[in-house]
Amino acid sequence: MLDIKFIRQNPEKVKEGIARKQAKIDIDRILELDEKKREYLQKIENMRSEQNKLGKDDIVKAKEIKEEIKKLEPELENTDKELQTLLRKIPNPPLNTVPTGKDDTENIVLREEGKKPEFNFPIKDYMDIGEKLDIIDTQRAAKVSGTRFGYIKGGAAMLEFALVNLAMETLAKENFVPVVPPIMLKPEMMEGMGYVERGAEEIYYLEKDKLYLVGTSEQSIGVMHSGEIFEEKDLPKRYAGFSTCFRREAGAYGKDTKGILRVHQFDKVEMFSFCHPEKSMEEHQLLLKMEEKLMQLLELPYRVINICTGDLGDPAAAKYDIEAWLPGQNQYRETHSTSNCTDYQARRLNIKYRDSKTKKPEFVYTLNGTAFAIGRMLIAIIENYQQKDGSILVPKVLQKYTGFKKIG
RNA sequence: GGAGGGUUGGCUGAGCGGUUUAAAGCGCUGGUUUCGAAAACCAGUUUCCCGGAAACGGGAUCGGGGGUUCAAAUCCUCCACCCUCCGCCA
Repeated sequence: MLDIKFIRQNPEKVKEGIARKQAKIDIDRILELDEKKREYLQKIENMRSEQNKLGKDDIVKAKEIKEEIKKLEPELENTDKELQTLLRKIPNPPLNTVPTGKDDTENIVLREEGKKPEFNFPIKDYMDIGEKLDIIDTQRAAKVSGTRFGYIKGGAAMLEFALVNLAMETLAKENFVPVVPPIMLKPEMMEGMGYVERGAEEIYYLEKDKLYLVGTSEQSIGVMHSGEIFEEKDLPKRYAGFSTCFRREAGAYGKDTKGILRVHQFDKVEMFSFCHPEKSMEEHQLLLKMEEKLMQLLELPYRVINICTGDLGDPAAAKYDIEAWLPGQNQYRETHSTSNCTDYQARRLNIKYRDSKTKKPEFVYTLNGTAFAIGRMLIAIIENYQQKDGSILVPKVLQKYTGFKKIG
């Protein structure tokens, strides 16, 4: 959500921002509603003031005022309701650093890092290797749960735990607090994160219990401090969340149907930061740096993408993706993503900090980034570390966690 | 799943229809005092919205929504959460 005062004072800027994001919201209508709302509010408050002053001295007059207020209140309510609905639909305008573009074809590759491995034998796809080693089983998963599920077994399961350990250990050095959050959220919390307005189709909802399943722990960590006020000295507040993530993949029929690249359920370690507004650019770079560091520790080749305006989600004002090189598919595929959501989520969730100078509560900025999306990391490791004999080497940095150096 | 009891400001805790201002204590901030500090004393201290350059003025806010009333923290109602006991359970 945007600040109505900001919209009032900078209508052209807002219009330009949401146009860059390919969104169509009637800002003039919002301004009109805002003015109407304040008019009603002023009237009602004046009347109420008068009523309060009367007290029990003139009960007849007080009763008259009460009736008048009762007539005006629905007008105010309806105006405000329409205003709030429209306000919540406005996406977060992009920062200046974000390239303008209509969709993902106009994202910018910032750089390529790491050395692509060379193979002196015919390379295989991760599913060929995984099935032969019996560490990924999507057939039986389909039998018991349907398409887009998988059993991660044996060496692959051990790799998962190793990756989680590596991520937690690395992030702890930068003061990320490890957290295992709830994976079911109340509707108002999910809405606060800004993913329901346009992404409801993507999210699982438990009708009977009125709970959403999280698509990422970003959602349950972001809402953790809702309604709270941080002390400025406690910022940035960083978390490293581990959770299972659930996605309906409703709009992805026929896309990546094979294997475990795009599944309904996977585990992920996610970074989340509540930070001071002036420090958000720095913080975003830190999250990106941590993502790159983790990829470098695993010695995996990757490239960094600056996501263009048309490909940003509603809450994000800037976003970088990391795509890992997958030799088995001869292409880069997304494994990480980090977003600066500025005060968009904080305003919806009412998360503030107390400014040390003014002593007034101000909204924090929220940022998130992937540490490891386990499934996709397994894919990247299997394909990059495959050997001629069909086995997989365990990346050096993970060996102390797995206790073995090779799968198969 | 069943039966009871709760939810008040940063914290403890009173108030259970009406002195427009939510008691008191603790904490916190500022001041007086002091060579400095502690103590003491004085003042301030929820959050949000509207108007205003500001000072300030107005409104809302006692878990949340709705209702009764001229007037609600207080009465009614629905919901959420917490606690205790019973049942089930990793």
